[in-house]
Amino acid sequence: MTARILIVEDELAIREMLTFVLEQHGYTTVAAEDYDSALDMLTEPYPDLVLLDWMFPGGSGIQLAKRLRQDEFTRHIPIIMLTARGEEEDKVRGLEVGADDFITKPFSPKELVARIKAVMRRSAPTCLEDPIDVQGLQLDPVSHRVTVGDQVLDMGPTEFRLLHFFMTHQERVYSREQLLDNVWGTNVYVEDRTVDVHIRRLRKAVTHSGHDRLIQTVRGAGYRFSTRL
Amino acid sequence: MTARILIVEDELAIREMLTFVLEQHGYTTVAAEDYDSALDMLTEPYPDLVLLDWMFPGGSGIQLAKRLRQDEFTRHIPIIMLTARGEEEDKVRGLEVGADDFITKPFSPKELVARIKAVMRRSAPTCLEDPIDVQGLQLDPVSHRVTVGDQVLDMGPTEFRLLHFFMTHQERVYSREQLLDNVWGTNVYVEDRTVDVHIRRLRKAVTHSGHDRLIQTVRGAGYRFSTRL
DNA sequence: ACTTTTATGACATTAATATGAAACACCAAG
DNA sequence: CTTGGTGTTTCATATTAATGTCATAAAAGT
Repeated sequence: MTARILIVEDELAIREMLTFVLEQHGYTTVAAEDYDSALDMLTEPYPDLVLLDWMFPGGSGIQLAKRLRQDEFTRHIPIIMLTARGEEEDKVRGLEVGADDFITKPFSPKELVARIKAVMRRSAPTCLEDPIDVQGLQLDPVSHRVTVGDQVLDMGPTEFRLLHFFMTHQERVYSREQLLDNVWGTNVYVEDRTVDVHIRRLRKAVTHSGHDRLIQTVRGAGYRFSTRL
Repeated sequence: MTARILIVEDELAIREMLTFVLEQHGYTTVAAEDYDSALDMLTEPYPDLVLLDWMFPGGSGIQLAKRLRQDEFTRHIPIIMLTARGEEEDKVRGLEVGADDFITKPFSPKELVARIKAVMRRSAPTCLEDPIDVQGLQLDPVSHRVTVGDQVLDMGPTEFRLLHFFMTHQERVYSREQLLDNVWGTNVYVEDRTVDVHIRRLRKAVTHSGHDRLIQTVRGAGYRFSTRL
């Protein structure tokens, strides 16, 4: 089980060093030297981890990190940021964006490998990316699609995440706040009532096949995804 | 359920503003302007959350945060740090000490309240309750449902709470007033007789399966939930 | 039979949710 | 830098459900 690591780093010397060290330790690597080529490499097969230089041509590391976190595909890929000494304030922003760890240059190969192992261990229970089927309503996290039979249902990213959460947490009431925490993520300041709107849009998207009955309102408590009733 | 919030802030203007905003939103507040008086206020009743200015006379915020984390009684109290813009590197240290969140001045009341809510929600213990079964009548607090076999019983929120209370307090008579206190909550101004109506509605909801016999009238005293008689 | 207490249906009031549309934020293309 | 499109959040309003109270019926106790 060789893990794939994407290296995003503009300086050739460091890039080669990283590649060498990592392959020496049995990892498979791909390298990009700028924002665009990094994006090109963020397709299948997806890397298991991204080593991201803070500053590089064609965009900052934070931009790429953001992008990774926005896409359902890449949301769970752990990110390790490479920062120069003294860029402490960047760490904060990095944390906010969702970086999993930081390595301050210069660093030793030993440290590098240790951190990579640690991060991958931490995110080990990487969500099972198996398709879910509930009464003909199928959600495939990998292809990022919701289908009923051969009909593809159209919905926004938030509705997709909401449905995904519901399908993996059935038969349980969630308050609007809990849904915000679980689907939107913590550190997000959104009105409770916004959930209603997304529930409505999700219902709309699955109404045609009659699956809207799975999304149930529990008055005074929140919402529930259930096959009963 | 008014949460107590301890405000530690040396500037009078900000302290008053915080107090005003928070009380406006239904929180109870206590305020301290320095390290020592903050410590004085960290006794029973303990605050549910501490809003902590980074820099204030008689000690730094980090010192107080550390102290809070050391004491068994205050260890779990969430802390939100107030930092001035540009003190980014402090955030890193703050995180290490165990602050739960940061708010950068200046901030809007909305953001303040949103963050407080988020932090308290996060630190709230998710007391998951087990389903209760009494003679085939099943109440599941998690899915917020009452079922008999595969039949789902429909009832309003108040009837649900009432049944939940009864099922967890069997074989004992409760007066209407006691029921109001326990199910409606204290300091609620409602007629005694209203209980009758909800008892009626609850009975109606569980009559089909014959479980209405569990809800017994005790003339002159109140009601009782019992499997006997 | 009379008094007290509870049961029940109806209804006005209040609260919660659903919904459409506007405002807003973001990103990518021009 | 502007523009257009996409997706998100908020707001205003409609709709629906729940609640508390009352009047009256029924039942229990004396």
